[in-house]
Amino acid sequence: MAPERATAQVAVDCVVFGVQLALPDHPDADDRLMVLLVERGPAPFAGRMALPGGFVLAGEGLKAAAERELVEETGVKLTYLEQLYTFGAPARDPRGRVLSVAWMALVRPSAHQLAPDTDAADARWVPVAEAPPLAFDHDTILATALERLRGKVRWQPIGFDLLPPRFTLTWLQRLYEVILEQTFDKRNFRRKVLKTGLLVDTGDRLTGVPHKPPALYAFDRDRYERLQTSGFSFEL
Amino acid sequence: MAPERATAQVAVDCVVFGVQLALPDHPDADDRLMVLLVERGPAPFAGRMALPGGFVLAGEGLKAAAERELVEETGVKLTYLEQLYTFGAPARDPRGRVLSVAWMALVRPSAHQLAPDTDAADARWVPVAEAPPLAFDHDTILATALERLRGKVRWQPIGFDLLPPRFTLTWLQRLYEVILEQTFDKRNFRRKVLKTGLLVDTGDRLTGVPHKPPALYAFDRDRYERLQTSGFSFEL
DNA sequence: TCAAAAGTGTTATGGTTACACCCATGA
DNA sequence: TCATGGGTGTAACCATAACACTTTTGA
Repeated sequence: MAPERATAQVAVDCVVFGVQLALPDHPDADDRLMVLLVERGPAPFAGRMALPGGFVLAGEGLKAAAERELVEETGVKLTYLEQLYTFGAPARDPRGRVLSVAWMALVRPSAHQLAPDTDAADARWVPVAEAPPLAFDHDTILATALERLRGKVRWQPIGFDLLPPRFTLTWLQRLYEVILEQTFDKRNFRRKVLKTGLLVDTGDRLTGVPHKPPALYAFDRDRYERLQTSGFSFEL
Repeated sequence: MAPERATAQVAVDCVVFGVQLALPDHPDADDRLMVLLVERGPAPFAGRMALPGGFVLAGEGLKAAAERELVEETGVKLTYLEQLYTFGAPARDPRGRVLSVAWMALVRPSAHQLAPDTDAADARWVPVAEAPPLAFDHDTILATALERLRGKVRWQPIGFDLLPPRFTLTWLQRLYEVILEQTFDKRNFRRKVLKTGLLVDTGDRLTGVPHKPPALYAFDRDRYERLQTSGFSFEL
C-alpha cells in the first residue's frame, strides 16, 4: 500500500510592516515599527490576532491571492509584495493540511485606510515590539519577516513608499533608525545616502518650523529602481 | 456562488549544485558548476530533464519530502537543504494545480553516489552552462537558484562540504572562481580568507606534487558555523 | 635544468569612524 | 533671547586593489 500524496489547501499570509514617522501631517504619530494584524472571527483561534491572509482560490496566482486577501481583510492595496517563505509543517493548522506561502511589504500606514471588507476581521496596526501571541504559527512567520526586513534594508534602498514625495534627510535617517533599532551619526548618514545618488535636492525647504528650515529631497525614481536590483551596502 | 478554494498537490523540487574540483583524488574532474538533474520517465515531459523532486506525502514535512525525493531519485542524501522559493502559477503543471516548494544545496559530487531508487529516474550531473530546457517551470527555478547561490556565496562561508577535510588555499580559491565565474588575485584572496579566522593551518603539506608543496588547511568548524549565521562580506 | 604552482609585501586609494560647533527660524 | 533641530569638515584608521619575483619540488 503506497503512502498517500498530500493534498493541501494553500493559504497566503501577509506581513505588512509600517512606519509612520511624526511628520508635519501626522505630528503625533507613533514612531515605531508596526505590523498590520487582524483579529480572527471564526475558529480556530477565534479572537486572537493573526496576520492577514486566507486561502488561495482555484485558478488564482499566489501573489494575487495575497493581494486580494489583504484588501479584503484590511483594505490595504499593495502591488509590491515580496515572497518571504513557505511554512508547511503538517500540523501547523488544526483544520488539516494547510500550507502558507508568506509575503511581506513595508508601507506608510497613513497612505492606506484600514477598511476591512469582511465582518470577520478587525484590522489594526500594532507595534512589533508589542505584538501579542498570534494564531497558528504566525509568530514564527513574523519573526522570519523581521529578520528578513532588517537584512534587506542594509542592501536595498527603502523609503519610497514610506516618506512623502519630498522629505528631509532627518526623516530618512529616523526611518532607518526605527527599522534597524539603532542610531546613526548625522554627518556620516548624510554623506552615505547622498553618495548613492539616490536623492535629488529639490531646492525647496520646509517652512513653518521653529528652527533652521531643512532642505527637501526627493528620490530619483530611476536610480531607486536600479538600486533595488543591484543593491548597495548600508553600514554606518 | 462563492469561488472555490484551491486544493493543490504539493511538490518539492531540489536544485543541488555541485562543484568537483580536479583534486588529487579526482584528477580529471570537470571543473565547472554542475546541477543534479534527472530524466523524467512518465508524462508529462517524458524524456526531458528535470530537477529531482516529487510530491509531498500526507503528514510529511516539506523539507523531509525534499530530502526523501532526492534520495529516491538520485541517491544523494543531504541534511542541509535551504528553502529557495515557492512556485505556484496556476498552470505550471498540466496535470492540475501543483505548487512547488523549491530547495537548494551545494555539494561535492564525489561525496555522493548517484544511485536512483526508482526506475523512472536517470540522475546526472550536468554543467549549469549546458543545461537543456527543463520540464515544467524548472528553468525558472534553476535560474532563481543560481542567482541566490551567487548572492549567498558573498555573504556566507562555503567549502565545508565541497572540499576534502584538508585542502590548499588554491583549491579554495578555485572553488570561488568556479561558482562566481570570476578570477581573484592570489595574494588578496589569501589575505582575505585568512583574516576571517575560518581556516586553520594543519602544519602539513601536500606531497607528491611536481612543485613546491602547498600547506594544507582545515575549516574551524565552530567559526564556520558562526559565520554562516552572522555572515561576512566577500568582495575581492 | 625545466616546468609548475606556492608563497610573499608594498603602495595608493578610498571608505569608515568619531567627533563639535555655528546657523536659521518661530515663539 | 532662547530652544530647536539643520547643517557642515577633518583626521586617524582600515580595507581594498594592483602589482612581480623567489622558492620548492618532481620529472
